[in-house]
Amino acid sequence: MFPKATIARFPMYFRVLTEYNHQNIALVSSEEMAQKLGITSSQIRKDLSYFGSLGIRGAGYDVAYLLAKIKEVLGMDKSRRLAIIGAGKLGLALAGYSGLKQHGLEVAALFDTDDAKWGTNNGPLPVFPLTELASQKEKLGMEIAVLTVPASAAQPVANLAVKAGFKALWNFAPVRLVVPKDVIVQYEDLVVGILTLSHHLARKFG
Amino acid sequence: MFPKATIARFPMYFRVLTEYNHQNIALVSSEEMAQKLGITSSQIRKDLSYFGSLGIRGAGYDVAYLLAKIKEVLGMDKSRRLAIIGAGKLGLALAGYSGLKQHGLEVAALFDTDDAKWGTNNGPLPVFPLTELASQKEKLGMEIAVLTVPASAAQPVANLAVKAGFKALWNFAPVRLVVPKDVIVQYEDLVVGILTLSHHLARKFG
DNA sequence: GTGAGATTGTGAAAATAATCACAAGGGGAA
DNA sequence: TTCCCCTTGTGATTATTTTCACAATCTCAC
Repeated sequence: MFPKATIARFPMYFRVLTEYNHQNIALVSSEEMAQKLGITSSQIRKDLSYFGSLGIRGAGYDVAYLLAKIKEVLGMDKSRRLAIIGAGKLGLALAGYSGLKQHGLEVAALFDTDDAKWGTNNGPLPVFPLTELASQKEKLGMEIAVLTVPASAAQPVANLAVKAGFKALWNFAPVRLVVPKDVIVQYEDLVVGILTLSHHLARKFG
Repeated sequence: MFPKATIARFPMYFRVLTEYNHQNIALVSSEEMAQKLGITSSQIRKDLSYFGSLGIRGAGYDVAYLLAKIKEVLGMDKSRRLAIIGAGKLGLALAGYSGLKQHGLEVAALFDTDDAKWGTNNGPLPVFPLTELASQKEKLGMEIAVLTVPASAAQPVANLAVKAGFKALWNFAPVRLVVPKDVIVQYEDLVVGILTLSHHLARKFG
């Protein structure tokens, strides 16, 4: 339905529209958004045109309406609960990251194999033994498993998550996971960004 | 010189080649890498062809040689030092992230405005007052500023970093920064990944 | 040295994405 | 209402990226 490149930009639109909404701005033009986002206005109009005709010629886009549409397509019209597997530094940082909650993504629990981490010592969220993944998934209604474990543990942990019934994995380990094809994996690799930066730096200044 | 889409894949190649190198694998075919990375072999060959002809027909690619080439183009042939600005959870998680050091990226110091965080209490790395950014940059030879501050602080902090002489910023705040055009900014937005995942989840299961 | 088998490197074709340019409306003032 | 200004929506064009298909050529076994 939507081109891939367009889908990749929806989160960006979501973010900026949420901001306008907070500021009680009712109408916004493609040109305004474009400046804020550093892309072209025609690209924005083209992207939004896949929804059909939802702007107002001569005026712009209704922020609340457009936001609702984008929320819908991003599946943010209902909130989703996450399980973070791996209560290391990254896992805890994500658990405490306010940006998630702001977007309707609620971390419900963490899991770890290390018994020293179990309990509620590490902050407001409970850390459960990894063996409880399946039972807590049911109890807490979690849909997305976040993998913040070492690379070597990623595949076995993914297997557990799949067995527990998770259909969506957000994987921070730099490993390609083998999963059944009805399971969606989103890869996140922090090193990619900085290596890209390093490339541009080297190219420009040596 | 290299197409953008190709550059975006270099970090991935870098990663997998490093792994082969560790395993003392001397030769690798495009097909092997393709399977590991989940892309097509012809795409790999096309990407690598921009270097000129560096494979061995009938055999594959020399891992060490190819890795050296990719390191060079990624600017990883020398190590680079980072300054993390914002010693919150994310900043500390990044500071302790071993993946950076493994790729020749060394966090030299953290900076924060909060005097409660100053010193060396938070781990092996010192946290300096933000006012010392410029002087420590010189002393420690840092090139890349990592912005792990709240969105509202990102622009002023970026201004400080630019004034201190940083030419490369790795920005985790969901804000487009205004900087002189000889300064490179790499944006990192953790929410994009999970929103994309949420989109696919909604599309598939509702 | 020779032949069989493997894998690269690369033009050409196809697919995807971005940009352009402007007609089609809508808003608002008088 | 009418006119002018503004911004959308979109075909057409251009640019970029991916895939295809196979000749070129290297390795290895004997």
